[in-house]
Amino acid sequence: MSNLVETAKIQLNELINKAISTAIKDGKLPEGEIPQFVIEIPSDTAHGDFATNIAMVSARAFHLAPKKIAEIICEEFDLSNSFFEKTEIAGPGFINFFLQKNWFANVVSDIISEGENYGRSDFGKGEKVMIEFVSANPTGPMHMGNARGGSIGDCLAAAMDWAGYKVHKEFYINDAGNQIAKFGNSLEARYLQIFKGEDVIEFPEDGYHGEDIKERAKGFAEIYGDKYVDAIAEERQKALINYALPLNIEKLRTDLKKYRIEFDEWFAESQLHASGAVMNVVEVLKNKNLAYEKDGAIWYKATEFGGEKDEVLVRANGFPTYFTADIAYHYNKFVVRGFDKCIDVWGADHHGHVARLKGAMNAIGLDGNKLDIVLMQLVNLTKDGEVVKMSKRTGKAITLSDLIEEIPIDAARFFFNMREPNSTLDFDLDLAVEESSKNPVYYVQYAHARICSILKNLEAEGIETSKTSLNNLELLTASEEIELIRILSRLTSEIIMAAKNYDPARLTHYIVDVATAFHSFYTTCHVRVPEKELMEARIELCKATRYVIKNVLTMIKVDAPEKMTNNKE
RNA sequence: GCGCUUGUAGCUCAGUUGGAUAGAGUAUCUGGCUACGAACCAGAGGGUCGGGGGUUCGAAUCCCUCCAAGCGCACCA
Repeated sequence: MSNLVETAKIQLNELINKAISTAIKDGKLPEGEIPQFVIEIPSDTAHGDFATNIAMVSARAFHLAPKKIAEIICEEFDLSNSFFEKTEIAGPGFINFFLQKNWFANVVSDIISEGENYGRSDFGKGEKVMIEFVSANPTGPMHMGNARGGSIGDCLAAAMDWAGYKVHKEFYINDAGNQIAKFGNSLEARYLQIFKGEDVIEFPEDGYHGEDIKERAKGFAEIYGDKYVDAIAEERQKALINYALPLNIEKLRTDLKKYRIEFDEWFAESQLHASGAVMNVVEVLKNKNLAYEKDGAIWYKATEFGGEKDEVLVRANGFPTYFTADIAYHYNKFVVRGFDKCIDVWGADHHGHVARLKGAMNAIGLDGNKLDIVLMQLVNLTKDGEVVKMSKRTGKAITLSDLIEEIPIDAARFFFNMREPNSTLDFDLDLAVEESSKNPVYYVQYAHARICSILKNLEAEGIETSKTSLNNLELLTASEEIELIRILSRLTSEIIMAAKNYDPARLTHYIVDVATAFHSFYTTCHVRVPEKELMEARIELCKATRYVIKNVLTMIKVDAPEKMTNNKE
């Protein structure tokens, strides 16, 4: 697993520290702690391949002007046997470092040798991480928030997997509590309406009004007929739920699978109630004197753990709240199943719940800091520049299945992962179906297809592109070649950043950058050139680029085609 | 009212966690296919980083304040 960017930074860190200690020993710098400094990649390559601010941040400690410190440090550098060929002092006191050609050659040969594993690292050190996402309400179809959450959660899971975490993807099935009762009431009303008429049986105002409920009631009636019409309400509802819920969950599963998401586990809330885990939370809090009774309900002293007000654990009717079940669920994640870290992907409308849940985890003796919540803002679908609220076909809110019927799955997965989770997303339906340069999905896929096409053409001429030599890579010196390699070198770091910051949208940004650099290289540098050595070097660069594109697209589960099907005339 | 989040080019968004002259795409305009895919490339214009203070060598980034938008503040989830 190679990460030459990181290796170069480590090398620089050593060089700098060594140079300073030598300077101190020689009396050129006064004794003192070496302050925290950063090594970064300048935005403008004219400022070198790497730069450090050491001279600026240490000005105070050394009582010297930054430029003077930079001069002293630079005099002490020993660049032999390093990746670097020169340094310079610039601006207010930056020290800029310039890489040797062989570093770039090494990047390409490393990518070729790691192939479809290039980008993987052991950054996460095998830490057990659970990512819980989508967790759509099983009482109905999935909406755009679920679609976004699906893409973000799935891509984050891939990034963390590649970054060396042991990732477990989970869907939490909310198959208990109030919304299931409401589901039962709604099904019951639709079922009775079939036999008694819609004017006789009133539909509950707060029920689920969707067509899907009617369909389930109809399906139930086809099997059981009027058998439950005169049954007692509780039994009728139970039978309806037992029929409809598994079907709904199965529908979630198949819809998500179409969307290329498969979970390691589907965890049912009901099992936490059945096992007594939920009520156990109440007991634990009572024993810690953190729960009390009032108005027939049991309350948790949330104010003692940063809450603004106390929270109900068990309602006066004896049913525990969602909150209590959620505490039990996270206890299960950390203690029963032993995850080191848990990440929940939630809609931003649940943000008020974050501090509450973390506080409650602390209250029962867990560490709320080990739970990270990724909040994502809502999605605006737009068409012709207007926000689309409803589906034209159904007249209801657009569901995930509506969406993936209308636009390619590649586009859906890509678009939903283009923005940092915590910013609202405008999803342009016109753009998603457009097969043109404006559509970033095609732009990236086109780069991949182009590479495949070049290599195929060379093969047709009898050039075995799988057997070309890696010995000529230092011939890659054109600015477009260097720029492309520089970007390719970043992959491992990009994945680590995506994993560390819970920001998988970095991957889509990155891969667009790669495609841009490749197209630019392609236009300027012809691969099929008379000089055999140069041609071989460029073939290797193409292959390396292809791996990078392929690997990222594989992570985000977007197809990397060998040719674009041309739907234009 | 209190809390969380957001505010960067006409539009959609980046900005390497405090660095050098704030960048892409799109839209507008101008160039480039008788050699590997023009679904591409190159160039131009376009900015009070919401406003105002502060912190320091240095701020889109950190602090305060104001403005605007979204979302929360249930014995719903």
